[in-house]
Amino acid sequence: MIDIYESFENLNEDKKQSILNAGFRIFGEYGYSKASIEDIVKEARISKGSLFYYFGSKKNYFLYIYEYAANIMKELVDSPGKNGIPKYMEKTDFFERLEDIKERKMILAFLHPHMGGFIKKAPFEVSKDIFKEIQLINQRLAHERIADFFDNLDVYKFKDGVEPFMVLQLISWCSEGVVNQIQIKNLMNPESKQNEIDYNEVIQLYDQYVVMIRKNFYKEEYL
Amino acid sequence: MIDIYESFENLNEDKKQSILNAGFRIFGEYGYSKASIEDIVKEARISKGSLFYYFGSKKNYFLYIYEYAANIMKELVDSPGKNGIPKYMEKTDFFERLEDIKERKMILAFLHPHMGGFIKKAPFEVSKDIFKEIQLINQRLAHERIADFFDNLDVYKFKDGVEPFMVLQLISWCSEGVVNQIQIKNLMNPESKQNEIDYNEVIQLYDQYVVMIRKNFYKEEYL
DNA sequence: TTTGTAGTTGACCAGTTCGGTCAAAACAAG
DNA sequence: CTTGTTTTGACCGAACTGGTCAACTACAAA
Repeated sequence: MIDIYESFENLNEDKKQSILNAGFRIFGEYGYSKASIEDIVKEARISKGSLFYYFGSKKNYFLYIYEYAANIMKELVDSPGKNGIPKYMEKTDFFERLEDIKERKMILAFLHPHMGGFIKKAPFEVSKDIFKEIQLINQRLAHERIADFFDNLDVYKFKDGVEPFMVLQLISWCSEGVVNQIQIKNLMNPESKQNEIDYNEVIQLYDQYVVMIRKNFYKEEYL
Repeated sequence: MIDIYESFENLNEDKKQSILNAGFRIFGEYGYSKASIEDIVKEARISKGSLFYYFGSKKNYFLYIYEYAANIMKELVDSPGKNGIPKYMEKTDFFERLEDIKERKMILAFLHPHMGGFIKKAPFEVSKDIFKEIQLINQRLAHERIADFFDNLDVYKFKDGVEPFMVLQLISWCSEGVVNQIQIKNLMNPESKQNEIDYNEVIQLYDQYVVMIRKNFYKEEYL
């Protein structure tokens, strides 16, 4: 990321975030080719000229926000703890580590609500040559993260026959599901704010599921 | 659904399914306005002229496949048993009912792999006036289905403190997650068939999760 | 063989939308 | 004021849009 884009990077933070999030949302919803600059600048509340002034082309803009997103994801994985060790590694309990990740994920979801969807859809959109490798990198990162998560973990606390990896998977699907559910509920309610998500509501519901899972998958002596 | 569309309905089954599925996939992926007829007829492997010969307009085509999908969903809910009673109601055990629904869902997913995504996205796409009510109907149907599912069910078999509705929700998210996971795995594998899903693989993985959930959420005497 | 009919095609149409440009306006700081 | 930096939206040619239609195929009836 060279400083070709300094005109963009010198913008104030609110505007930058708005421009990034607009890209995440529109590209994430329609994909690269079907997402129009018009849609994006309307969402970001800037003029078309400005976007081309900052990035030069649609492709550059896409690559820029993709790289931005990838960096954020990497930071989330590396989770820069105080002493070089990822912060959540200090805990050895499954659900305590989970809490730590939850917190970081929530902050991210608050800053960039549509980044997840964008990252998911992006690799399948532009010329395969470039993105096949990026996709592989992402996959590798995900695997490493999972491996890290289980490193030095108190797996013995789970009941016999309960596979900790499956539990992590289940909870991950659960968190996605909870967000979706709240989102749909909001869309049904006409007086709710357009795309805002009440994360307190999300966390509250999510926690209910985690509690239920913990209570039944952990050995009684560790509850 | 009047017989204005008899030219379409007289087509052989394969062709009809192909045309329906193309609509489900393309509308489901891009939404009504961003999905082009060109995309759809290419996916369905028919000519543009034919599609307009069958349906007259893009809007008619969309409404037709939406109504088709809604009817299928309704049938899935009503689940026409032999004697008027939905077939799965014969069983009073949570997981036995689930098995019954799983089977029916798998058949549906095999016939119309992208119908779910289409149904989810459709109501937010065209003019709100028409679709707000449709959406409400869908919501009501879903609620009824859930109410039916819990009607005369052996809820006592669950451990104390386990909320059966949450378990159903969890399993539902789980099945979505499993399908996604297999799909991504296939996309990574370059030699796999483009959009085909190996449902045996899906079921096998899904069953693992259900077994784990059943084993830990049911009282021991009912295992 | 000829004729009639239903089904299918893709080149073509006019209108819109696309990514991208640019002259002018707005702004900032002397 | 001057000078330099941002920001704007009308505008451009090209691409794409939903929709049309004359020509064509397939096949059955006569």
